[in-house]
Amino acid sequence: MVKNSIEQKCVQKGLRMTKQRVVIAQVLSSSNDHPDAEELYRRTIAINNRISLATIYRTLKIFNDNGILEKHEFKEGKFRYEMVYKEHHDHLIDVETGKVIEFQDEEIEKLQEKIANKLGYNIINHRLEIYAVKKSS
Amino acid sequence: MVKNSIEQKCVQKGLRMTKQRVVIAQVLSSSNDHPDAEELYRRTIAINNRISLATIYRTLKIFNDNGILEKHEFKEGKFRYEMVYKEHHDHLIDVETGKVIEFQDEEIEKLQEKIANKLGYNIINHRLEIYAVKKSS
DNA sequence: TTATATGCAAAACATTTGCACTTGA
DNA sequence: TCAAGTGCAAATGTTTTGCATATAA
Repeated sequence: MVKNSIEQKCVQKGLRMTKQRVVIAQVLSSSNDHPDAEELYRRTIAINNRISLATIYRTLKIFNDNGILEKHEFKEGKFRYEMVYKEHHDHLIDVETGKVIEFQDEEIEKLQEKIANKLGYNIINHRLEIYAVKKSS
Repeated sequence: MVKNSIEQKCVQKGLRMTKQRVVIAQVLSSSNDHPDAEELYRRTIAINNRISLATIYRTLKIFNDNGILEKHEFKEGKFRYEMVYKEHHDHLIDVETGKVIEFQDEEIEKLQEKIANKLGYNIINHRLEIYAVKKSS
């Protein structure tokens, strides 16, 4: 049985691998989008219906605290989640469709370092979100 | 009686200037920080205690819809507000104290335009937040 | 065995809303 | 006058928590 990288990280961190966490890890691993807690709940109970929403929230918190996933808030009044297994990237949100596009830009990363530095700070993390509409062609 | 710029904007937009809105406008005008709804409520009732929290929320929504203020969410699970009377700027959040520092960087603005453009989008707005800790000197 | 994790239902928290009343223009 | 705004309290939507029970290591 091949463990996905979330399970590996949990073991590393000394977290107990319960049935529920295995399923939640599996769902997160196979999600390429940015689901919210409710959506993750739907996806997990489709695999194993003996998982509660409270466990989803508790697990997301633990995974977040352990650097296994990232918590986003795209101005919708709720949080959305994404695994931390990819390279760092930022988000462009299509305000018409809600679609989220990921992008990376080395130059922007460097500029931020420079700005924080000038202000006397060290960056912990950042978020850059561009809210935009598709160009009419 | 000199009207502050929020009142002027309300008149421009055809919004009714109620007693409550006058006070809320006054509070916003004299706030240089990024208060949340609860904090704005406290500040307004200190001036006039006949204002309800519901009115604060309704007024903030209207002011936001009319481009009078900006609504921020600094990963705290609630919104914070700021007047739109200054130049555009981004935020650096001191994760230890919650202090918010404003900054501007023309180069970053341009880079974002370039990125959105490359992805086939036109920017509506964006947010850039840097979460950081003060350098130990 | 036992510290940790879970399910359930209730609570918490920020925000919104229905409705009858009030008020600015 | 009367459309727009308000206060109040109840409702909403998301997330958290207390507690008794279950389980991974």
